[in-house]
Amino acid sequence: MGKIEEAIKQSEFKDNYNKVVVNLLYTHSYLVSFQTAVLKPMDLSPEQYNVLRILRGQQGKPATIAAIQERMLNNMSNASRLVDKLKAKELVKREECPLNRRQVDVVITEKGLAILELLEPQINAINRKAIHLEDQELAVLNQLLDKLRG
Amino acid sequence: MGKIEEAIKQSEFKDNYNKVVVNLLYTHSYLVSFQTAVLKPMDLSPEQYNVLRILRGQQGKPATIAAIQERMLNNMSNASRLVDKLKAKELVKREECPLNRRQVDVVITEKGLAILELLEPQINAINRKAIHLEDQELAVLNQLLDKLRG
DNA sequence: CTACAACAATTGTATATACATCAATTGAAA
DNA sequence: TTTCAATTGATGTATATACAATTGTTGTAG
Repeated sequence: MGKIEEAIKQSEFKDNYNKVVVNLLYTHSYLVSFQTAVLKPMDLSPEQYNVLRILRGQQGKPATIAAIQERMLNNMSNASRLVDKLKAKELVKREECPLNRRQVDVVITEKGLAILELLEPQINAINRKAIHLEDQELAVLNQLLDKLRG
Repeated sequence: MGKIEEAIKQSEFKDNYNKVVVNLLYTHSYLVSFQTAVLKPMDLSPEQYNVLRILRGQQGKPATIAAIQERMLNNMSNASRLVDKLKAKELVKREECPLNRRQVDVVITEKGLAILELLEPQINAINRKAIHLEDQELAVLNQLLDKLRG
């Protein structure tokens, strides 16, 4: 793999801004493909997995669609339809909120929690395998990404 | 924006591997939304823009679908249909390769080149605005991403 | 109370992704 | 030369993304 220039067979970049954008897009694709390899056998997409983790983070408290949307990594997406798919697999429950009938209460089920427990060690293992960085470098990378977004 | 924990309202991560994955996915989404803002008025998706830049990099030489695929940032995607869309907008030409009729020769048109010339300064400007890092930090970030992929 | 704006979610549409499968062409082995 | 595997691209299907538009509910101003 190595340098981004070799990876996408482009000899040079206009500037480091351009290069970092391309590098991030490429690395994103690289990581997602690893995650997908673990999730696909369980018939979950990375986005569905993300929603499950958000719901578990609620510790039993129900979340509205809007709350899920806000916490999603890709927050322009469509939480409503993702919850639909998860409900069809019985990994979440969706009920009309009694206090405000415009909202819905979404809660992760036992089956949803169980699937997370099963997947988590696999995801951790594949992350370690995919990411060739020391802990110190990970910390720096996290700092730079946080600063990048300002 | 700031730290990833605040951005996605998650208080802590299992480890730095996990955190860096989430941070990368989130930052990717952040950057793509800026790019899209520039490209959308020209009716181009980020992926179509990427294909146009690859074709320009050929310096007049035609590229096959497979060659485009290989250079794409998301190389599991479908170059065939992207080229379709670009051809419909007259930004590329697609012709059967005379030496090997299985292949197609794809070339960027004058109109395609013109649209790149128009977009490039806008993309550069938005990148600078979106990415809050100094040149030195950009270089470190590029190194870390290259090393991450191993 | 009624009308209407604001809100929350769903639905619709176009695009792209991730594969799997298919069709046509080529090239090499029997 | 004939056959068959490999190559190259196109096509099919399910999912997700990005938005716009719609539906139903709530709250509020007149």
